[in-house]
Amino acid sequence: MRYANVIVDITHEKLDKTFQYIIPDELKDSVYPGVQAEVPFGRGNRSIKCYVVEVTDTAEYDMSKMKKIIRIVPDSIPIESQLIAVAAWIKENYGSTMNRALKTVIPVHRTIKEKRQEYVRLKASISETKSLMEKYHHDKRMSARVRLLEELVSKEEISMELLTKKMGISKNVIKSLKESGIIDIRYDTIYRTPFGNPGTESERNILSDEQRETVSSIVTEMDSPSGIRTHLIFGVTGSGKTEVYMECIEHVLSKGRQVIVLIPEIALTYQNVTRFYKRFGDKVSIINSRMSQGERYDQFRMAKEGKVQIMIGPRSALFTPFSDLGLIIIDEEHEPAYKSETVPKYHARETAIMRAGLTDATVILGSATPSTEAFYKAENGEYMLHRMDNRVKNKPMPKVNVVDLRQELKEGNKSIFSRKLMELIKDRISKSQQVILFVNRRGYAGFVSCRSCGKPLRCPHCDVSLTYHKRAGREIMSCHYCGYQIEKPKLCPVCGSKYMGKFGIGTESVEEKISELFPEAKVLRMDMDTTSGKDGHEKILSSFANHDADILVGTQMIVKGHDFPKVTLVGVIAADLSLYASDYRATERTFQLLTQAAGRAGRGEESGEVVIQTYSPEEYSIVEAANQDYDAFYRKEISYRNLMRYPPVYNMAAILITSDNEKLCCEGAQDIAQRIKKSHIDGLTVIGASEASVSKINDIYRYVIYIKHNDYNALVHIKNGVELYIDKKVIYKKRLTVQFDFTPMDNY
DNA sequence: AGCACGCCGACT
DNA sequence: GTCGGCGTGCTC
Repeated sequence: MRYANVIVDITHEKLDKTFQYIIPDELKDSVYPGVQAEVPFGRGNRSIKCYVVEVTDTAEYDMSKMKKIIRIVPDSIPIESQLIAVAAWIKENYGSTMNRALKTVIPVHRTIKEKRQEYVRLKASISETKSLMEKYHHDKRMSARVRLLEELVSKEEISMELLTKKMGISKNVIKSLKESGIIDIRYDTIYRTPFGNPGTESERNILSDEQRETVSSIVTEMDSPSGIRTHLIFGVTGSGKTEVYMECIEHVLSKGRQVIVLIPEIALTYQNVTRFYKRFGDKVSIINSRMSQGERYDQFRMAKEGKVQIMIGPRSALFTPFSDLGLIIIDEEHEPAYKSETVPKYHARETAIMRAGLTDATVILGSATPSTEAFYKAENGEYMLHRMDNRVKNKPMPKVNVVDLRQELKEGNKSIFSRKLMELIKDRISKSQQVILFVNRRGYAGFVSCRSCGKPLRCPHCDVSLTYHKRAGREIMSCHYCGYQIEKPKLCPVCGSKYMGKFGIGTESVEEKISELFPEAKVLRMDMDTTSGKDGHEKILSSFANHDADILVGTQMIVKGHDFPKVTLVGVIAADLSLYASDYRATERTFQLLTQAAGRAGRGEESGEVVIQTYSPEEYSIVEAANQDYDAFYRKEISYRNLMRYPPVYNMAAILITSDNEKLCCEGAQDIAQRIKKSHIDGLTVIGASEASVSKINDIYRYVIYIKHNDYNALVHIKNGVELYIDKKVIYKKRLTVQFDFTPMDNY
């Protein structure tokens, strides 16, 4: 017997899951993932449209209650089937349930069908209504009607939500009153254009030789039926990649096809997006993560209806339902934001290439510091590599100074700022130029520990130290993993000592110290704490761009593609902080951050200078970032990855096993690791199971197994085996959660 | 979303 | 006893 898992075409949270139906014999050849079908649904067995999502031999539901598919909706392979294929691929290659995969791929379809506000208003005249109310007044059965009508007499119009959720009036009441012609429902549909009205003229710059060459070789490949479909543009900051993108977009649009442009959320600023608006006018639409579900849906619908041809957005914009997608551009391809942090942990780069394959579309990756993955594939000829080495207006690269902080200390400088950096800041302020100070650290100031017993303050639910924040004058300790918060205790909870000390450098302490040292300078700080508001990002960036402040102190987020022409000095406070992260990507990330930070200096008329402060000036990521030499860095990094059997040379997946039961978690993880080892797959490395480096989050215990192989499909094969094994063992199925993370971005 | 079931007040 | 409004719960 064959069964079909379907998702019904009714928009309601409670129906946002798959239902299983029997495939009747006569339909067994025509039911497959992606087709639309009709099924009997609910008590009344009314006929409902649905999407077939999976076909399987296993009944996951009580057979006796299972119904049969009525029929296949004829000639219906709409755009969604492409996206279902993408979801199926994500499920297979990254580990997830089909349901979850589908939700990431077709999110809006499933949650809010349309941002359609409904309003209830009176249809009958006031006097009619009043007499009706009089009639119902003493009848307790009619209480709900009286309540509703009373409200309508005074209010004229009430939103549906208010009625059903707050006033306790059920849909039944509204329905029957509507049928008897007493009330009326008004719908309004709102399209939103988040950036207002775009300009319509197409602004065009004259391309440099290098840009023109890149465009023409990409276009040639596009037009050749057997051409290479994935391109990597390795272009230094300021080499004008965006112009190349726009030329390629133009070409694709002229063929009547559509384009998706992915930009990391953090770089999705007004400045970046306006360029596209100016060139392509109202063909462009934008998605950002701050939009509501409804707003996103509007954007997707406009794409589906062919009202826009270019969608710009973060990772999730990849799933824009264009029917004839011709090009996907991934800007800043190396950004970790392109990897999903939640299950399914898909990577936008690989998924884009997969989706592009469905419509024979082209993918263009662009970066000044390509990910080792992309560069490796480009070197192997899988992608076509395009180098753009020249800065457009022939601006010189900034001068980079590396300062050894150990030496500073030896010579008696205990401050967090080296003498070189101090001297240069002073100089820039006197010339009324701007300075960026970059604190290379995720999060904020460090942890707090007891000076007497040495114990740091820890989260009671997670295996991590709490981090220190200052909010509205209050000192708060919070956990980054579960959100646990307490006021900073006066006494050590372990030994009772009153000497609790703060450690580590954060944006806050840098801001404090710099204000002390340069009281005349205006300082702005940009980190998670100061950008929480709606346009927090944009506000701080534009205020700095207006020269409202002389010095900007911030984390990662300040180094992402924003032009500040007056910035002529970039200081990296402690370059090696990100090196201490224990994962294999730490070096790569450090190199990328430093290179990008350096790229912020001297974007205007004046040339720039960079100071990198570090405790390990001999580290190759720091040396090569200072030399601005990607190729040298790549060669060293790739030989390390090869030696350690890490991606991209080898493929790797993490299997994360979690449970609220510590013993079961440990034993289950060991058991699974044993099973994998016993499978005797040639060339497979299994590491663990061992306790995750963060061994507990929110009172859930965590174990991890790493598997490595040179063939990705071998890992997929193991994943499928493990899934099957878990599924069979009842106790595992009930008490363990197993997640897969292919090519993980960080350590577990 | 939309249907049916069961509860309960009002009317015959 | 029966009719009908109203809230609730479930849908493979």
